Amino acid sequence: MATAIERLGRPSQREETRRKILESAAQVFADKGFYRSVVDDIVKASGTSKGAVYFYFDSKEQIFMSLVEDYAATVAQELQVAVHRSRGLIAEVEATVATLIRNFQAHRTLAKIVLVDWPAAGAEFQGKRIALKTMLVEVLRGYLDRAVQDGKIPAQDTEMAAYAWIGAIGEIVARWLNTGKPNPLDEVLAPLTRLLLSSVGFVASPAAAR
Amino acid sequence: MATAIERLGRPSQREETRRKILESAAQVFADKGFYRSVVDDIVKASGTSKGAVYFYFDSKEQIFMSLVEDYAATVAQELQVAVHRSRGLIAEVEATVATLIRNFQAHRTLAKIVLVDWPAAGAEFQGKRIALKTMLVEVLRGYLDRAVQDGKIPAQDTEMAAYAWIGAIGEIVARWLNTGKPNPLDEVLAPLTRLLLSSVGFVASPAAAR
DNA sequence: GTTGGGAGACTGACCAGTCAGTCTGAAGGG
DNA sequence: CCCTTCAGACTGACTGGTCAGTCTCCCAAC
Repeated sequence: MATAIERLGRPSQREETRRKILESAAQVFADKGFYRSVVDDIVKASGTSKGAVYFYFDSKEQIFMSLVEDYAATVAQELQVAVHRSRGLIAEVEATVATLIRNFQAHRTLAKIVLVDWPAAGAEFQGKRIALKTMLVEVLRGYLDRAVQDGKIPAQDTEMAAYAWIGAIGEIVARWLNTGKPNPLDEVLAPLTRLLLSSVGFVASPAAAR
Repeated sequence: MATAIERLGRPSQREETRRKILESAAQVFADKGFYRSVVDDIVKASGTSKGAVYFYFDSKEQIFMSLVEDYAATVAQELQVAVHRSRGLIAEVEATVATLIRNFQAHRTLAKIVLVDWPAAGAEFQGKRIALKTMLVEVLRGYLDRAVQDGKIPAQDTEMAAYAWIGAIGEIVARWLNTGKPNPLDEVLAPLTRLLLSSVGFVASPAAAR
């Protein structure tokens, strides 16, 4: 019985070290960017060793990709849930913006890595990032195309609008990363959602407001 | 006479080499990003030598900053001209967006460097970039504040709107950098301007349309 | 001769990754 | 129970390739 529990303890020790390395790497990468970060910084921050780092990860690149891929998967999943729970353009857009903003707010280091460092990393890093953005464009575009069909907004280049929306959200988060304002970040939810909806010609009617 | 011409040739020879280095550096940095670019790549691309590069520039950082600062100064100047020539929210926003979009279109490598690589470069590179963005925020915000006062758009957080606009423009350009679409980039001028104006609640009246 | 522009070999700090060795816990045998 | 063996988690000194910057030399013009 006690022996069985101790056996279970061993894998979690392993997971603990790996987790420590990843968390430390997130801090180091967010602080210095990928290329200016050295593995020895991660070693120091994690309180482990060079060998331990390379026991769990094949390379510095793999550490980085583990971080961003995990985060991208989390965001994608939460977005999926948000989409399923929302009906109508307002609710859908609110849910999407809220998911993104709250995620960034909760993970400041990852927000920095994903928004600033990831795009500037080499071409071999870009596949997953482009996939995440493409997924987001498709989600937003889906909302907009349906709203056009329902006559809720005028016909337009919904793809361009989706990209513009993503850019707007990203820049608001980048401002927060640089200045700490607004505090908390999710104060921008209502005005930003309003601005995005307005940008595509959506007019909130009195009936819709209720 | 011939000797005098040759004398004049010497300074331009010097400018020619420096120009070649800068142009080559722009290509290399845009292709690989700052940190993955090596000075020897710039040497090869410019057809000069290591010695020549360090004759004109103190460091790799200085090459980079020369590029981005020159570009920022150009953009700032063109924006100033555009501002002076425009009256009224529509014209002002059109002029600003057109200046930015056309500048990026004309300098694809610099667009990549400025939008993607510069933000991810180290903290010591960020002063001028933040200044350029701040200047742009002030310009846009100025338009919006005036439009609020004139009752043309509803009262709102004009600073947030300005950042959202900058993000939207940036993402549209980033899409173009990644996909080549739209071709040419300035096809987005009219729809993007419309989207931005709409986002702040500006409704083009029939009288304003004339 | 002097000066300026430039070439390219060289230097030494840096750093991703390697690997011989250590430590710890578990299992098995006496 | 104690001892031995083994596997796996981990350590940290080391390696060698990289690369920003330096330095010496060359050449041409005056």
